[in-house]
Amino acid sequence: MRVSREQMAENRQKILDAASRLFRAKGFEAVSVAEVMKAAGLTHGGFYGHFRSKDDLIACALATACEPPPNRKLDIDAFIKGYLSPRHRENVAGGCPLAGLTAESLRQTPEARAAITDGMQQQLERMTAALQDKGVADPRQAAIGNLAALVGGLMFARACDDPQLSDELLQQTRAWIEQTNQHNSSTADT
Amino acid sequence: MRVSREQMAENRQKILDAASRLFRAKGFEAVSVAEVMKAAGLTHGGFYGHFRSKDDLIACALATACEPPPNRKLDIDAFIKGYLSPRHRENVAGGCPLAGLTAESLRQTPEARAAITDGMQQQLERMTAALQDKGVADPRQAAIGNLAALVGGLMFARACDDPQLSDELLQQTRAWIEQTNQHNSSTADT
DNA sequence: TGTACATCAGTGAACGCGCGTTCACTGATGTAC
DNA sequence: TGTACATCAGTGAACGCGCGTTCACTGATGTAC
Repeated sequence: MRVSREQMAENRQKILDAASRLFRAKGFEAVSVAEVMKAAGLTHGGFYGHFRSKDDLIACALATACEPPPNRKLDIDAFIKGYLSPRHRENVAGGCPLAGLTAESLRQTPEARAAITDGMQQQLERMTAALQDKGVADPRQAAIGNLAALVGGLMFARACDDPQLSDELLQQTRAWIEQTNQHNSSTADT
Repeated sequence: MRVSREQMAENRQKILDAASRLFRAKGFEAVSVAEVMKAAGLTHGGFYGHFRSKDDLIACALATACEPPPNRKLDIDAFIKGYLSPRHRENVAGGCPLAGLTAESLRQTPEARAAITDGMQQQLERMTAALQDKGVADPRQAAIGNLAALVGGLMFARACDDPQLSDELLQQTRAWIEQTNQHNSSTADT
């Protein structure tokens, strides 16, 4: 049963959204094409009308997931606080794709690696601008350090099976990053 | 053909070592039991004489990989330098298991999560002691921050498909961590 | 605007394949005498 | 120490299953008149 052009475009987006969430929650390999299609409200046979292969879907879903939400300015302090929060730790499926999928992406197709690299670059640019506005010296270096620590800290807090240690990891990573940013800020040491 | 007890123990260790390397290189799901056994110089049928299941192997291999190499003191500066080096970036199979496997571990069995949590704790203790010796204030917090940034930075450098950006990520993450440790060190600001 | 037909998005059965796991068998090891 | 036999680590064929992918079919959509 053929559907309208708009409906087809909408279905494609549904597939991408479902894939993006499922991949973040379970990893690329643990999610089947049929599972994605079911989550999108379709049957598995229609998949190849939208994508060339599962690898193609992975690359497209990564690009979708890495799209910046709106284009408004980033508040770096609020971002850090939210990033290293229990809420973000619990919300794997809807959380930062860099935290959930970067490690797996390095074994994917060149297209997937290009998508994650692009997402990384965009995130770094946004953070660099935000840190520069805050008066942090060498904002590019600070953005790289901040992002590395954020992603590492969140990943550890998620993997950890001890809730107390997990909370400590979130809090201490956050405190350490914030303190470092203050040290490097021109208006802080007065 | 039965083998001696010592030979059997040796074979078990060979399986664990092969699994540890293959898992780090390709991830848990992309490695088959037969592949591990072949890498260990055995056939796949004998696997279940050593382990209850693939999940059991994953947990045991994680514990093996997380064992600290020797028990000598950690030189934090040399550790950071080596960790964020092109050599370590290239050596995924033989590199830090925390960097390669933490993200995937959160979807594994409770036993696997316990193993990675234990490896994390041990690494944090070693780094805390080393940072304390260096005179860093709040060494526990510094260890958590250092480890998060190290793992995040290495992961990004590995996933990145642009060699120039990858090098920058290694260098800037390293410079950022070292600078932070200096700021927090009692003997540095003179 | 209304009709007739070609197009094609989605359906669901079917495919080949590799996976984790099982099992009957083999033959060297370990033990009892 | 030497012999006879039970044990059991490792072998390789076989299993059931779920995966990615294909394909003949369906029926609503889009278009030509």
